[in-house]
Amino acid sequence: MPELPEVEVTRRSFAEAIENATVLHARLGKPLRWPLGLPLEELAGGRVGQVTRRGKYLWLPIAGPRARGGLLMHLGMSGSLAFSAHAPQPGTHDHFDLQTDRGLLRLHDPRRFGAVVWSAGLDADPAAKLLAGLGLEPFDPRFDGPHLHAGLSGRRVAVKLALLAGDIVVGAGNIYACEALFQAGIDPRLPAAKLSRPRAEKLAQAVRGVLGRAVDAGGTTLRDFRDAHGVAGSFQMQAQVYGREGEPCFTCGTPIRRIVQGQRSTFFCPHCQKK
DNA sequence: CTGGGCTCCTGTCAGC
DNA sequence: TGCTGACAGGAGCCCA
Repeated sequence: MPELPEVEVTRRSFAEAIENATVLHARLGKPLRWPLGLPLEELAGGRVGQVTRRGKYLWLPIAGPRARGGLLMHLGMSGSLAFSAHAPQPGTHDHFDLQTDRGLLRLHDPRRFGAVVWSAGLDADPAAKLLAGLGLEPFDPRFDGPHLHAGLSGRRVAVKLALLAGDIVVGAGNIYACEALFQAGIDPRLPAAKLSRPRAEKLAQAVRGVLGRAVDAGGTTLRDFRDAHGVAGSFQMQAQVYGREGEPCFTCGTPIRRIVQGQRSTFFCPHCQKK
């Protein structure tokens, strides 16, 4: 589910409310992608700091009497966070609770590809290891055409897969990679290294533009994405190609095509997007 | 080092 | 109605 916009929208929806809260207790459901890496009891009494985001990861600093560090959280494919004043009984797919004096932060994640991992700090393992190798943030001024062009150079993989890899620029998952390539008029199958400088400039702007508009739209809600207060996103209304196989391109009327790249669906307009 | 493919897990939907 | 297979918003890991 969640790509950068959904994670950022989620972050904004509860960061302020949870800041300075005191952890009362925590609860784990079924195993997530990795073990927490800390006895649950050690979270109690901790003070929550400012929630930040790096790529699709959220960082919740917690300074407590017993443990000092934070929780690195990832929503995986089907995760979402809810922050609410009272605590209903956990459902089958609620696999992590952080009960604070200001409310309950709960991770709902049916597929359990998500993760909540304790780390002594962003510069300390395991967080450092998980974040190592991430590309620039799309809204970082250093992320521009030349940076993208340099990152793509020497790569034989398709440009779409290079975007998804996240080591040049983070945040574009399957939906937004497809949408950015459409906006830039680039065929997703084009070998990364073959993208010209001007087109790399265009693509960098498209990545930034699409992700920015998606954040503004509250993310994309295909089926179940909600922010921490249960509000759905609306970017799906703006999608030009994602999920539109066989439907006419809004620009030229050509049927949108679906192909598979790296075991994942790619949607594109064979007329508007060129190699 | 790069690139390709598999894997984790559950739910939903199309087709028979 | 019930079963089966395809597919789903991610990304770490292993192997060639």
